[in-house]
Order: sequence, then C-alpha cells, then structure tokens
Amino acid sequence: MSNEDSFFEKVYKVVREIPAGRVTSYGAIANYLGMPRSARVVGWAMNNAHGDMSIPAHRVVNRNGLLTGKHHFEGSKLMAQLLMSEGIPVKENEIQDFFNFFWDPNIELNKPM
DNA sequence: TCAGTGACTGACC
DNA sequence: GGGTCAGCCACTG
Repeated sequence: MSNEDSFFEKVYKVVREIPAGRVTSYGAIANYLGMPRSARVVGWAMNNAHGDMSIPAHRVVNRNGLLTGKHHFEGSKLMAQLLMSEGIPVKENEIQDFFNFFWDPNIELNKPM
C-alpha cells in the first residue's frame, strides 16, 4: 500500500517540485524531510521511483553535483542529456556550477513570501 | 527475525 | 588535500 505520508511519497513530492533547470541533492531532500542523515534512503526512494517517469530523478544528484545515479538510467548519458536539455551544463557526469543551479527545498519551499 | 545492501554524507587520518 | 570508515534509515531475502 502506498500512503501519501510514506517517506518515499514525500521524497517524490519534493522531487516533483524541483523546477526545470534546477537540481538538488539527496541530503537537501532528506534534510527537508527532517532526516539529514538519511540521504541514502532518499537515493533508495529514487531507486524505487525508477519506474515512475513523473519523477525527475535526473535532477537529483549527490552533494558533489555528480550524477551518481546516471548508471541507473536506461542510457548512461540520458541523465546528462535531460539536464543539459534543461539548460544545466553537465560534463563527465558532473554538473558544472552545481552550486549555481542548486535548488534547496528547505529554502525554496519555505521561502518567506 | 536477522543480516545485507544502497542513486549519501560527514568526519577522521 | 585525498582516501577510508562509520552512521544513518528503509527494503529484500
């Protein structure tokens, strides 16, 4: 049974909120969910979301801006292609100016206004 | 039920 | 400054 309150669902919801042309990290999502030490679980959720095309998992990368999960995509280059298609410079599985494109749910979803 | 694994992160050497 | 170790939570076997 999939409860919307499930940790996974929360992760999916946040990932879906990621605007095109922006990226975030597993730790940022985990931190937003109140589990900054469970970044691995977030990645695990992505693994479970593998079959859900509604979830832009390609916008989720590790703390170093490295496309660690690209190997899980059908095409190893698909993840980079999607990111570059959104205007995000990716080279050698690594996002250039990652910090510049970084989208933090803790800030964006809690923006005072 | 217990143990192992995983798309991570931070700290230590 | 770079590599290694341990911790964390959830799911599968």
